Amino acid sequence: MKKVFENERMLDERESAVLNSIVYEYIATGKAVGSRSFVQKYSFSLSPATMRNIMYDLERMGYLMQPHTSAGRVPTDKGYRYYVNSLLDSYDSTFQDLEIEEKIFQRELQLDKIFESVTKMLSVISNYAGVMLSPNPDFTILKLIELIQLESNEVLVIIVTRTGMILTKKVNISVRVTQDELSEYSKFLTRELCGYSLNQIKENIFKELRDDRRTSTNKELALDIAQIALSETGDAKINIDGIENLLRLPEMVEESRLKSLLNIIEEKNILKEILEQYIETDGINILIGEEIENEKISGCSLVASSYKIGNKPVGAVGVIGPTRMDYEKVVPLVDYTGKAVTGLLTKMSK
Amino acid sequence: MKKVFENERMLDERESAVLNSIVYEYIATGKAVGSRSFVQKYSFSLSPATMRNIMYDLERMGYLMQPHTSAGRVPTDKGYRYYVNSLLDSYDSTFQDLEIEEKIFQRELQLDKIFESVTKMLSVISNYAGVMLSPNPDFTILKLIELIQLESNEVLVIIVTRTGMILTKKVNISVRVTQDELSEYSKFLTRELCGYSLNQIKENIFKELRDDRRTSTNKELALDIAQIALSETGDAKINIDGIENLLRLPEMVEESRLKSLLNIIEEKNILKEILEQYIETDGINILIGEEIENEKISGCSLVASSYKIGNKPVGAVGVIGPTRMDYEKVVPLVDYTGKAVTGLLTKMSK
DNA sequence: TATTAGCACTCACATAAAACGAGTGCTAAT
DNA sequence: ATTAGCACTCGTTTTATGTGAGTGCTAATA
Repeated sequence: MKKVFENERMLDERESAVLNSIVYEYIATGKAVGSRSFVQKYSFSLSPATMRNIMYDLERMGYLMQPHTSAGRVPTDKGYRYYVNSLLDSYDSTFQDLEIEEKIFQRELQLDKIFESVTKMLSVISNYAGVMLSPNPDFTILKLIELIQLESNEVLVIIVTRTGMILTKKVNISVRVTQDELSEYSKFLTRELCGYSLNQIKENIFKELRDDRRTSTNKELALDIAQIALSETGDAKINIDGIENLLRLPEMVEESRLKSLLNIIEEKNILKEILEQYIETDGINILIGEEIENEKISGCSLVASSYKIGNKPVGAVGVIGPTRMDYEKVVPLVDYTGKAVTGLLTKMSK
Repeated sequence: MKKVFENERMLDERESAVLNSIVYEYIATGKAVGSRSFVQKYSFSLSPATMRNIMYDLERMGYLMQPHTSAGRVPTDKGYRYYVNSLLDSYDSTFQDLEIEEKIFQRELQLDKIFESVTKMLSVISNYAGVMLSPNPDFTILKLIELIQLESNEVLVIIVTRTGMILTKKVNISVRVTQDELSEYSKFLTRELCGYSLNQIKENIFKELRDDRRTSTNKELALDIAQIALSETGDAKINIDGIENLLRLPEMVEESRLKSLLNIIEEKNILKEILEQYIETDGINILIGEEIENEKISGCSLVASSYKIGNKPVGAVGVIGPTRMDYEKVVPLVDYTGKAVTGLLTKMSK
């Protein structure tokens, strides 16, 4: 069925221009693009007939499709992909005047507040849904650990990271300890663990400390408590805002698309896993339609960017919208937001 | 226009039975109830014509309405209200075998996890949307307060309440203090403030302590820090789960209804305010359609119940659904959940 | 050889007319 | 007070019909 040789041909300049314009037009109007009106609107000095020939070629190569015979053309995922690639090629990531800086930088010191306001901002500006994957606590650096006695056999462990994350965890112990002892432990633990990422601590530092001759036996309990507290440091969290925007879109009213949305709301984990894959990838990542390899989500695109603390990528921000998304507007937004968050978090963890 | 005298008449037994059955039928089918098929289905020994007369009366009294001339009847808010009242009259709140106890009581010790699992449970079981209003921290009782030095001029204040809530707050101070001093302060504050609700502390205890001659001046700083930390203890939080369920409902696909939903997602505060009104009211509260006095929400009903810690009502749980909700199923669910949460929280704050 | 005019054909969509059917209100008989 | 009977209403479904923006193909043109 598929004509592979046609599939793989390079587009000549005219075809490329036509394809990009068609995608652009379709994104703008949402209506299948027909030859006559299109030629006119975009002032191609071509007849509709020639345009039809070009369209026909583009269709055979898999960039366009017809919703039904004798309708105009609509981009396929491959078509969008071509358009987006062209866009990214010519994309200049020096920012002019997006003027969202102050919004983000309103000195939100509470980390979870930052997540909320960033996702909100992404959704409001893009008019689609904003998402943000919080840093996995495991990759943040411990600043301070403190043990507080709640009951004679229950200890509250408080872990503060350089980023300003505050993790709390109740730990049950079998022996009795006094608050004074716990304070000692706190100092000991903070001294030894400070400066390492939670991950490093779990992987290496605990062992090293236990092996170390200098560690007195009664510090073993301190290590036990810390180890338990760190054992299940919560996962990265995902935040979504603005699904309302997606519900408002005409193309989403359709049955199957609506289901995609429900799935996104319902199982945030799906999205989380997808985003997690792109933490390590630098720059802008775009997934179009079926490129999101999850049967439950269709007809959607994701524009995402990772953000870092210092040089270490730790999380991601993004926008979810219909495949027919205004990439031209969303790409710089996500790119900028990623960098802004990087800056903010890096500053915070100094 | 309105015939007040008719409006206020009591329903006789037959009318009452008919009305309740019509509402029941409409809840079950979602289709306007017509005389002929209705008489047949519910084996009234009456002719359709008589039924029409009864319906006509019920309509004039405001319990029913016709979507259009020559369609069957549909309950008005007043009709639902009558039905729900009948239901509540005969409602026996001793629980048989709802078998959700173990789900709730899986010894979730983290309070926020409890909120999530309770709302999830409400939505899954009811097939509508579950909501839960967390206790306002102000009404929970302080168990312990601890100050930890983050920077030379930054203190992390940790407040643990009897319910197991853990509040953290960073406070900037102008003078330098050592961790040892802070530990002293922590003991002092815990000793003095423990056992009072955050509200009481803010309203009275601070003043009393400051007035108290025995309070040495260097404890003033401790009080200052605590006061700042307590000044903006976060509000009660609201949790919603299962809006997907509402989107699935056929009647919600309609334009205006969809907007209501968007409003609920978008502005959780609206819902929060509504729920807050019902914290103090004991037992089951039901708001039907326009009884939810907010222009932005229409076509929805809310079934809510407060929950307590000990004897003090502190929060609320509930279910949001269409006015055409299966009240018969939802009322016991919400009632039970409220009581279960009460039990759980009361136990936890021992 | 690439482009274009011309033309028959397709098909979603809009509009109108007709048939359907579940429902009503009213009146007169039981 | 109840009911049978009947004309009438009106949303829904079905069928028919026209419209228009679009197509593919062919043959003429530059």
